[in-house]
Amino acid sequence: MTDLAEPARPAAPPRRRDAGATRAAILEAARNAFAATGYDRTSLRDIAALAGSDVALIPRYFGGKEGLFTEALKATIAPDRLRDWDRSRFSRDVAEMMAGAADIADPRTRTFQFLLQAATSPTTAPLLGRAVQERFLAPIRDWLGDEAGQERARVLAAIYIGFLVERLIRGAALEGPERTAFIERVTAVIDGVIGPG
Amino acid sequence: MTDLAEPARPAAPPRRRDAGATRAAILEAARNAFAATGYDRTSLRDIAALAGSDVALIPRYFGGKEGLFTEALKATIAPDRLRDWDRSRFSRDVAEMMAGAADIADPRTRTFQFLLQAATSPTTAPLLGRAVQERFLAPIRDWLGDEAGQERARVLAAIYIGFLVERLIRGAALEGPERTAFIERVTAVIDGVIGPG
DNA sequence: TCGACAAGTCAACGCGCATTGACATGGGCC
DNA sequence: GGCCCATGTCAATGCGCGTTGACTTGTCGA
Repeated sequence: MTDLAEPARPAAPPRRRDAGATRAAILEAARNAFAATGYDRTSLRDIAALAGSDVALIPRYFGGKEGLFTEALKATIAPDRLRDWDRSRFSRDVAEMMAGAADIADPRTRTFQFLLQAATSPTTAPLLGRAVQERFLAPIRDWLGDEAGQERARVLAAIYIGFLVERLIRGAALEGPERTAFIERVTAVIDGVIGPG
Repeated sequence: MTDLAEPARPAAPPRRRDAGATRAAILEAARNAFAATGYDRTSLRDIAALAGSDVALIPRYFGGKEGLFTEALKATIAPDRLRDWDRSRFSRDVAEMMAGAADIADPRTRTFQFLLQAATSPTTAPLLGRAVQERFLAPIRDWLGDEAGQERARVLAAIYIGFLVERLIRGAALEGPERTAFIERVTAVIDGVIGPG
């Protein structure tokens, strides 16, 4: 992980003593680091270096590595902006995003990687499941309208996740006719779920 | 991981000296252990205990932990049995499987967890991507018939993966009307992709 | 101005890990 | 039967980790 740990940018003015700001910086660094390399491969020393802070503060402020991870997870699955999405363009926007390459710099990519990391660990998976139910499925269900209940939200979320994984594995962006056909089909699939059916 | 490491069943006859068999035992143990607890939480000591072997043999035979993981990954992404699937029942079979709970004892679940672990690591993701292309997308494409080319296989694979992840996170099986509606919708979604369209 | 307490620093500890090299031993070949 | 190399065993080493406790320093109120 040394590639991520930039050594406390020298030009930056030394932060005034502020426990709240330090806590926030550590939390932000933790979200990025956990998303990039997962729970086990991320050391507290990495996070502290990324936050320009000291290792010893993390057990003090968050009660340990697990506590930090839990808080980072809560902060990542924040109340979302589903209500802002334009329903008429939603499926095509998603399809075009999925046809591209996974952009590491995109915070949404980081968020997703973080969640996927959490999903693959048997210890964190149940916690993630509960968080997804509360902060992801429920909002989507409300956004769709509750005629068909929770089940459409579940299917939509699953499809969405699947395309994200596929994009992650694929690496490169799609090109030419395959890209066009892919976008058309993904749009149709999503419309089939969020549509009146 | 101590829960997995059964201490070299005492009744078993001591294996005759056979490098090939030992290697195979270690590889099999590694596949199970990596799938269950992931790369970082699995120690070579765990694997050796599971295989009834000695830790020191692993660096010798596989060049180290990473080499073992790579070989285990190769062995896991084996030629599949897509050709056996009955196309007329495929979508409903998949849908009903997805409505259930993820069974940890099922080797397919372990395999999938293993692959998902690999997807989140920047080093193993490209390897996984190539393997999926060769051993998953290509067979699906052939199975579907090649009129629509690679793109339908891609979409189908993504949807399939998505539902697997959703099942993994969900934990419990679906019940009652939500289960029925879920199965109906998943069947429809899959049919929409593998159908003539 | 100065004291007190919060905030930050630093060194050290114990632990588990992968890896190494020296050593023991079984079994096939002459 | 006896050598000898492949095979397996064992102890030791070095490293990175999370965590702890003692220490220093900044900042704010009196």
